[in-house]
Amino acid sequence: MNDAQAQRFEKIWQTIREIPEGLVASYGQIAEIAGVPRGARQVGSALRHLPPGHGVPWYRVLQVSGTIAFEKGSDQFDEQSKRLLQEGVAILGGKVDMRKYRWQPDLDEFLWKPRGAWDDA
DNA sequence: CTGATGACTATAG
DNA sequence: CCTATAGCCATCA
Repeated sequence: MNDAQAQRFEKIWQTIREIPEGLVASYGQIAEIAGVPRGARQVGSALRHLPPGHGVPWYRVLQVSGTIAFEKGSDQFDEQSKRLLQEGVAILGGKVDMRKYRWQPDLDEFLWKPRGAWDDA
C-alpha cells in the first residue's frame, strides 16, 4: 500500500473519530468531509481495512437512509446496533432517524465558537 | 490491462 | 416501502 492510499485512509478514519458520541454520519457525508468527493464506497473500504486497536467509532457510520450497512441478522449488524443503542442512538423499524441523530459539523462550529459570530451582522 | 466487487447513493416506477 | 438501474471509484484477482 503506497503513501497516498494510507494517507486517504488515515484522513477518513480521522474524520470518523470526530463524530460525537450519540450521533451518526453517512458514508457519503464522511467522504465529503474527508475530502473524497463521491467516495462513499471508499469510506466503506477504509473501514473494512481498519487495523486492530484502531479506536475508530466505525459503528457511528450508517447509510444515508439511516440503515445499518450490514445484513440484518449478521454478527456485524448486531454488534453495530448494540453499540449504537449503548450510547443512546435509537433504532426504530431497523433504522436510525437521521433527522434526529445526524452529526452536523456546521452546528458544532455554531455551538463551540459562537463568540463574535454575529458581531458584524 | 481487464473485469468483478463492494461497510454507497440517487432516481424512477 | 421495495425493486431495478445506473453512476461511482478504490481494490483485487
